[in-house]
Amino acid sequence: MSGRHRMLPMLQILAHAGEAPIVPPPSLSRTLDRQSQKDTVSQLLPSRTVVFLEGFARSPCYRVVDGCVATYQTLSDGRRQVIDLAGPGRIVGLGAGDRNRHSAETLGFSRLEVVVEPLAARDLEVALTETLARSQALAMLLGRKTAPERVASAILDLAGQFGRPARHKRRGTVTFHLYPTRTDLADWLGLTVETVSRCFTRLKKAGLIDIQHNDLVTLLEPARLALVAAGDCALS
Amino acid sequence: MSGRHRMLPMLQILAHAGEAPIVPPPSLSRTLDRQSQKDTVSQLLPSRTVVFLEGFARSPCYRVVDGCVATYQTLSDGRRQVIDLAGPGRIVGLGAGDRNRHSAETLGFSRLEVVVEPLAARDLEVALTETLARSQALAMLLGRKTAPERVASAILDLAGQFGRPARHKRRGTVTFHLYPTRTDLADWLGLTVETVSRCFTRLKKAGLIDIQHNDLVTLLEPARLALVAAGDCALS
DNA sequence: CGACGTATTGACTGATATCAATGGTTGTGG
DNA sequence: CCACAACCATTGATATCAGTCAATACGTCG
Repeated sequence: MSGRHRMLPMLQILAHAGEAPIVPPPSLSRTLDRQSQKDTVSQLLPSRTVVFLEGFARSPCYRVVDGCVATYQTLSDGRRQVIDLAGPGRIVGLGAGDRNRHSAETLGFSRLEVVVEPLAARDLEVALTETLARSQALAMLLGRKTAPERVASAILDLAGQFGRPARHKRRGTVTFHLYPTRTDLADWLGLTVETVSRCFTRLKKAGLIDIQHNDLVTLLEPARLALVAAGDCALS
Repeated sequence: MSGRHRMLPMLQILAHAGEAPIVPPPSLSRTLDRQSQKDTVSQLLPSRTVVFLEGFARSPCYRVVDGCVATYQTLSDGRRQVIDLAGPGRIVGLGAGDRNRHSAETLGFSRLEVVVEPLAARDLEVALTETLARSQALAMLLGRKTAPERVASAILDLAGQFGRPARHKRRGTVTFHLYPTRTDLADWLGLTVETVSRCFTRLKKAGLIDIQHNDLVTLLEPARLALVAAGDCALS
């Protein structure tokens, strides 16, 4: 449950020192430049751009126009938990308080737009509610599902967010671009890279999915995949 | 990850059949009577009273005045995940949609009051935000913390919600009534009853807590307990 | 007192983590 | 264009934490 973790960027270590400044973090390369946000409606950001960091002065909310953003928290020893993966239409950065409660970074070339503060109360409630429901579903997954169930659930979730109904070959099949790496998935699902990889292999061998070039996933049997995800059908 | 589970009440099975009626569930003994809600400002309910059930027609929100309410989701095979334990002042039942997204039941004699619909937008946002933050903290706990870390985190959470600063003997000690059973705790923390019990024993032997009569917990060393909860200090 | 529900403890098992080796892809610079 | 490095993914061997099974103890209520 502890051990091998990715190295923390300096900023993150600061955030955990309990003395994080209430000023925006220095504008690193790869860190979103706050000035230019005001000028443009939306920005195209490269992969692995840090949008905001846990513990720093509260950032505005962002709407994902295109691409994918991961939000996550980290423990002081580097253990990371991805809280959500957000695709087009989703809003990240919701929450009160004067500090960000989690970090956010892009997982691929992504277009984000700053959400202007006076967001309609109703819209805010809807966005908060959706985020809450997803967070609770994640808790169910993390607390009570097996590794294959978690991976199947993740694939279905991502298919819903990123999938095109492009069933060019078979009816009912869906294909989507897999933004998260195996490490991202592992940190989202409470597993290790190796376990995620093994589950993918099993799902492929069972004929439920297919993967091309490591980042293009095709759902071959969505219905059976849903059964696995819900724990109603064991895998192989 | 699967196996021994508590028996599901019939109602819950219905909720999972995908054909749950959009009418309120029949008023069983132990199920909160909706009629009387309108008449009284708050109701005193016995332990294990079901406040509302996942999958059924959307219930109003309730404010916990006194006692403790658990919200939870269940998988079709009976695996249960407690999403939150709510003490005095907290609101349960938040969320949109026409069905309840989770069930709720009292864990001890509890006083609840129905939250009148036109809740101030600001209050609603605050309550939603707090619930969201707790849910995300739970995800971090479930995905990345070890069993002793989870139990320590839970004790600190409950101390915050139910603790009185009644340090009659030592300075800094806090005592609180433990509403959840070991099973409830296990379902909240993604563990088994046995593991929760073993962690309690270890925390007691380490001198971090004391337990009287199975349901009265005293924090002997809150600071060290917080270190364990954060993963900054291994246990024994 | 006896019965039931709950908690504790011990012995053993098993799913997932850890460690380790290999292979594939991408990007960079000679 | 190729060689190399860096990163990511896969696969196998082994270790470990938490789960399972089982027995006992505790507490409350009839």
